[in-house]
Amino acid sequence: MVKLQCGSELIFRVAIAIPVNRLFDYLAPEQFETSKIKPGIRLEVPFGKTNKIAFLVECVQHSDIDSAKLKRVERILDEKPLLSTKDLALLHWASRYYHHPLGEVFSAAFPVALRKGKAAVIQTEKRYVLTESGKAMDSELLTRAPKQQSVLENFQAHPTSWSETELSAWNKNWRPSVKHLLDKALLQLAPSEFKVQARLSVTKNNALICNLQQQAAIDSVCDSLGQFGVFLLEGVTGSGKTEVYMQIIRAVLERGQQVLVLLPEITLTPQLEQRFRQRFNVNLAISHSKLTDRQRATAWLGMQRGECAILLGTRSALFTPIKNPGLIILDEEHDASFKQQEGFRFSARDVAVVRGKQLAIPVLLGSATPALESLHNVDKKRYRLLHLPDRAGNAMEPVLQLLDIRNKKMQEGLSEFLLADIRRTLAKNEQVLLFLNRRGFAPTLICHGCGWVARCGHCDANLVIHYDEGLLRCHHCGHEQRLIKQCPACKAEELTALGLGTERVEKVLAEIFPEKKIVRLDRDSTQRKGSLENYLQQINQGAVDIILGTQMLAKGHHFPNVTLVAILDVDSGLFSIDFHAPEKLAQMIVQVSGRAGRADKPGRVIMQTRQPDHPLLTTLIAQGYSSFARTALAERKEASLPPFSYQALLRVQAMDAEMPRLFLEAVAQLARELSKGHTHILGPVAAPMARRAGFYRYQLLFQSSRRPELHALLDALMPQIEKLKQVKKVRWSLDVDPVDLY
DNA sequence: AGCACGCCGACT
DNA sequence: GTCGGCGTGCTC
Repeated sequence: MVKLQCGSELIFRVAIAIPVNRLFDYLAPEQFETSKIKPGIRLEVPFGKTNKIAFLVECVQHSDIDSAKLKRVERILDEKPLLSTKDLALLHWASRYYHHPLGEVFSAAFPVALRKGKAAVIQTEKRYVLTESGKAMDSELLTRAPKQQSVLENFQAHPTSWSETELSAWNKNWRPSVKHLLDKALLQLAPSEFKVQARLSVTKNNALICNLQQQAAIDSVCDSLGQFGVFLLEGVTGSGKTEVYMQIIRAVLERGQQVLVLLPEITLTPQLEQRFRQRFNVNLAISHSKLTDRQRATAWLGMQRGECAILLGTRSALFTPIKNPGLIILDEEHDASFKQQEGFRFSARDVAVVRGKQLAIPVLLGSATPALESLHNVDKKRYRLLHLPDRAGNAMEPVLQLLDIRNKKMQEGLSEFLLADIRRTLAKNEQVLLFLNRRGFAPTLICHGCGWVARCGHCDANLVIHYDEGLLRCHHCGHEQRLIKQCPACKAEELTALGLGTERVEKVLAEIFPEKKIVRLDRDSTQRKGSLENYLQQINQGAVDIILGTQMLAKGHHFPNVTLVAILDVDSGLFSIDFHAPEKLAQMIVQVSGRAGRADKPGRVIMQTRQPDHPLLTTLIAQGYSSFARTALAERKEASLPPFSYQALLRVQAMDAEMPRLFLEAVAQLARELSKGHTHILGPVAAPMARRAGFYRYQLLFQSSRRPELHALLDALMPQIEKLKQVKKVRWSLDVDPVDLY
């Protein structure tokens, strides 16, 4: 049925990915089939001087726009919407809740290729075929990948000699087709634990025997398949969370449903991918920022069409359409990287819960150190707690210990007691892990002669010394300059490096332990592609004695031969003005502790502190994370802070020093008029780093004890803000449920 | 976000 | 005298 234009024309109301909170009206295309015009289809429309991809929101009879100004839809890109009605509703909800333009929210839901207007077709790469003789056909694609080629050739020559080297393919960003081939080979030729018994079954029949708590957790979620429910799986490192995930996933797959698994970091996907491929005989989709646009679109469409059973992805995979959804898992749910920190500032954890409700499926949140918000939701009976108190096997919890370093002799941040402990550990041929959350050589360059300090010219921050590179670098805006020897103020050559970074600790360790192999893991040392994997492999092979690193050590990786963990400077986390800081510090300590030890070699964790009586530290050590969390929640309640109140933060920046404050004063004025008094309007105040990358920054905090009132105020306020005369002179963004107040 | 229009400094 | 800096304004 082809509809031709007649007297009063149908109007297509569309969302376009621009930072303007408005929809745009277009005349219907020249020709279209009425039955195919459904919300969510992609269109190509003329917009300004160029064409843009638009998402159809609704069709209406009349437009408020002068009909002479209306342009016509140029092209219809989709036969039918790629998103379900429920997913479209989710995007509308997210746009309203986060006060972010609908077009940008839509854009976030689609992979880049489809956002740009690519056809919703899976572009198949040439597949490798495993012949009867076990040889790979069609290897021409590998001419630009000699390493992958040689592994394949090695496999062809010795089909049964499967080794760690080949398995390491999973940990690298190899071509999916090669992984596919290796996977096939693994199934046919690998050691017996990988063997498939029934090819028609979704699993490869190598499930582990679970303990009672694991089984109880599995049963709880499985009993609730097919309906909404949120489960918080609280389990220490090594308690077997992944096994619980996998057995629940199996139950979902056997119902013929698909599973979405979200992880905080790309570095964690290869490990889980490998375990899933070994366990499940189904198509797996992977989605994270290191993949190509085509790969991500393929994963997205695979889920959308029901051709892939499991999607393993990071935050941005949350909105992937799922033909037959059965379960959402969000691992390491406390992790801050589930919160998008620019543009569309959504919390993947919170939206996942809303999505689960919309789809009527269970949502499983897992963590050794649950977010206080999640524990509060357990208290409120919104989430169900599933607790795994024991480490699987006989592994023991690491012992946490405070080391009072007040008045103690120190060598570049290492106390003598700690050094002796390191020495003893190394003598037993066990590994040591040192944690310092500050990269570079030293955070401050100061003149001993006149007190001059190297400051960043664009930020309210000191330049960090990067000694090896001979640079001074700002960690906030990326500005860098040559490391100088002479003070620019007094010309004396007495510049001193003040404070500690990983680079400096590495150097002092190399002097103290010249015969030991030391590996430093931070953003600087692992910049080269694959170098992190390389180091991790060396560590696990026992070729490394001392591991030193930052934040990135706290995530996911396990070092079974490490028996001593030291947190060199725990105090720096104790005095932040952000109320989230104690929670983040406690999570960090527990997560770092979890990296160490195994059944026969329990780990010890030493924290160097000048605050040995600090209640955060003593509670955490004596009573564990759960008790700490109880205490912290009580304090939040006392202070009416989230999760006992609801916040939104309006951040503003401008090149002009005065504009951000003037703008926010006008906003605060408006807000006071609109507020019925339930919402506190705190500020405007200068941001904790008042100048960054040349911008002056201010912020205004809204806080209410009732979420609906906060959102009612924001609903009324946002359109008004856009009309303020100062709005053109600043860059502003609203952060609903902010997780850091910077 | 793009993209154009528009008004002030270093170049053929 | 022009090229181009990015401030400002608009996109159905």
